[in-house]
Amino acid sequence: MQMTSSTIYDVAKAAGVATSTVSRAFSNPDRVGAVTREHVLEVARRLGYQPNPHARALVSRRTRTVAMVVSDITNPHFFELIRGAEMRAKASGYTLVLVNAEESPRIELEQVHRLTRSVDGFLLAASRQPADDLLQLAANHRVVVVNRRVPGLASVVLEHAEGCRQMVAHLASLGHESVVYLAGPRSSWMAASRWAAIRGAAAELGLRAQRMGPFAPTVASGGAAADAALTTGATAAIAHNDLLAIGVMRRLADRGVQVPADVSVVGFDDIFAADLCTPTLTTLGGAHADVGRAAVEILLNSMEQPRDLAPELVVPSELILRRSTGVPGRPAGR
Amino acid sequence: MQMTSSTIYDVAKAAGVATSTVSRAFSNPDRVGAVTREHVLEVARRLGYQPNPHARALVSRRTRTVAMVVSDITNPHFFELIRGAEMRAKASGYTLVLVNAEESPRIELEQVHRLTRSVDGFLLAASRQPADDLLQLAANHRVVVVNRRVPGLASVVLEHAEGCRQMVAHLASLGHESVVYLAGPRSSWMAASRWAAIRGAAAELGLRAQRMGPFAPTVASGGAAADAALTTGATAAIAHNDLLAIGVMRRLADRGVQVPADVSVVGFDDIFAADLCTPTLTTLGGAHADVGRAAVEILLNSMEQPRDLAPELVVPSELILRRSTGVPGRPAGR
DNA sequence: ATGAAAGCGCTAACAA
DNA sequence: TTGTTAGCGCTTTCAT
Repeated sequence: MQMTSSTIYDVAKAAGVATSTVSRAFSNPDRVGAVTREHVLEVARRLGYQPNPHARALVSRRTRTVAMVVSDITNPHFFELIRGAEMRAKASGYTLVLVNAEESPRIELEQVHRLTRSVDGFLLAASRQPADDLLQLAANHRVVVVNRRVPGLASVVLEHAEGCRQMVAHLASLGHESVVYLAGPRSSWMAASRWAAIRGAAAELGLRAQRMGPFAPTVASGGAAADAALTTGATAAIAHNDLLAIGVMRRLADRGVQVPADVSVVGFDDIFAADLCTPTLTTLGGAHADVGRAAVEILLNSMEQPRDLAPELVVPSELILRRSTGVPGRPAGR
Repeated sequence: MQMTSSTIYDVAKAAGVATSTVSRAFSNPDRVGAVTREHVLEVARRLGYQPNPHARALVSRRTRTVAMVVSDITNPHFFELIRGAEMRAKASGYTLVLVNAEESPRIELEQVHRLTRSVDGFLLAASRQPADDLLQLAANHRVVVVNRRVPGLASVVLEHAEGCRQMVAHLASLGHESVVYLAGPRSSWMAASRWAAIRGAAAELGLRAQRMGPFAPTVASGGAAADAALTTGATAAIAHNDLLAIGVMRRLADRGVQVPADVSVVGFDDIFAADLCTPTLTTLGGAHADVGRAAVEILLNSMEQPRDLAPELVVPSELILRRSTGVPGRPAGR
């Protein structure tokens, strides 16, 4: 193992070829005679040569790095997303840079600017940016938005319109007549989109639907959300995500309200904890890792491809029925 | 907003100065006259100039990027660690690259090699590498190991020896006379270290201690772990982490074994779910985010500093008593 | 198929 | 304080 790393020059000299040949052997193997190539690679191995990615990026303008910007790294839901993205990136020899936007559109923008020259593209997960800003951003950067749809931009979302419909239908079939949506952050596209779907489904099925909030998508804000929900008289609460739903259930328990006998509670994401809390949480889940994977894939493709197609991928979701939903007014079965 | 980004040359020309002056204005501001500096920066802003990090890294040999390699990104415990590290890095204008080693020492090593030239240093979290390999690695790379101690290497660990002692003492005070440690992966330093501490404390306090395993630190392997624990006749099981503990409790419930009346269960990490499962889990927690933060800080310091000090930081832990531990043979109180 | 040579955008001596 | 200039390690024409 060398102290100081060798360069293309060292390899070229040791192999008795030109530097360009060494370069080709690594980045354009079929432009080099088979024997020369093997020889060069062998020498390179012996010398412990590793291409310098910065030198490479400087001239080729490709960094083999992608950045994933998440709205809030604190939310366990992003875990799977990040995991899927990391694995897919690694599989193609790409590196994943992780950025936490801390729920701030400003930080989000700042970081994108900061990283512009260092990465080949961006995955913007649950971006809090206005659509126009995103479009402008995408004019200068390679971008895939995740869990958000912006016409004209490549995107991957976990299906949720149909999911919301099923959710409401599930509640309706249990006998609920009034539901309340405990909304997520004002700037969350998901929150708006879900509310539209819930309201639509409720109208169709003859339920009353109200919206309260916005609430931060955290356990802590579940207290306020629960109290708000109770004032509406609704027998079912659909929380913006599982964290909020768990917080709501906590507060309801504290206030002596039974779930699901008095109030049914539903969440989104199917985080790990959804299957552990008491009662276990009915929620809209799906393969979040696939979302991350697909997003990276689209980004990588967009770098090779003709360009300018903006695929909008929808990964299927599934409504997972657990113990937090039930017939209103009836104590939980068994 | 320019289509193509401007360089130091554009700025230099537009500002009527030499390129080196522009360079200094950005990377060494106090080596430039105040008025020139302001002028240059103003022009740069107008031109939308952004320093190219690769060009910069190529000559300066600093990338302002650090990599965090985690043994298994699937484990929610790493979440906090990653979060702390990301925030600390960002605060210093550094970028955090995330790498999942998938529990494989080989992948761990491969990735470190792959990233050598792209990052200024590595955070190796719960490394599965043998100590010798780590030392060798550290000879050629700037490394901080996290949640592992290797003499001679900078490290940050969440305190757990004293934590294990308190854990055993807690169990002893409840009347337990025999405990079993459900060990984590064979290559986990933590697993070895915890067993040593548990065994020591048990001996001191006159308890019988056994070890079973190794088990993968996942919910899924909790089944086998629970069955193994039952064969020992111990009244208390200390699982390698919360995931395993939760899996154990599930299996015990399935087998009709009461927790904590029949068997007490303890975990490590205090993941979010530990406070949600039934019964809630007694566990050794602590500020994992601080661990991540500190690790980055040590890494960054080691880049400026005289060098060759290898601080070993210990972040305090706390034993969090919940409902999964109790007096053996007695149904849970209230 | 291979080599020579010109940069990519920046920093860091060294001069002035 | 500022300018000149030689690279950093690599890719990529353009020749051969």
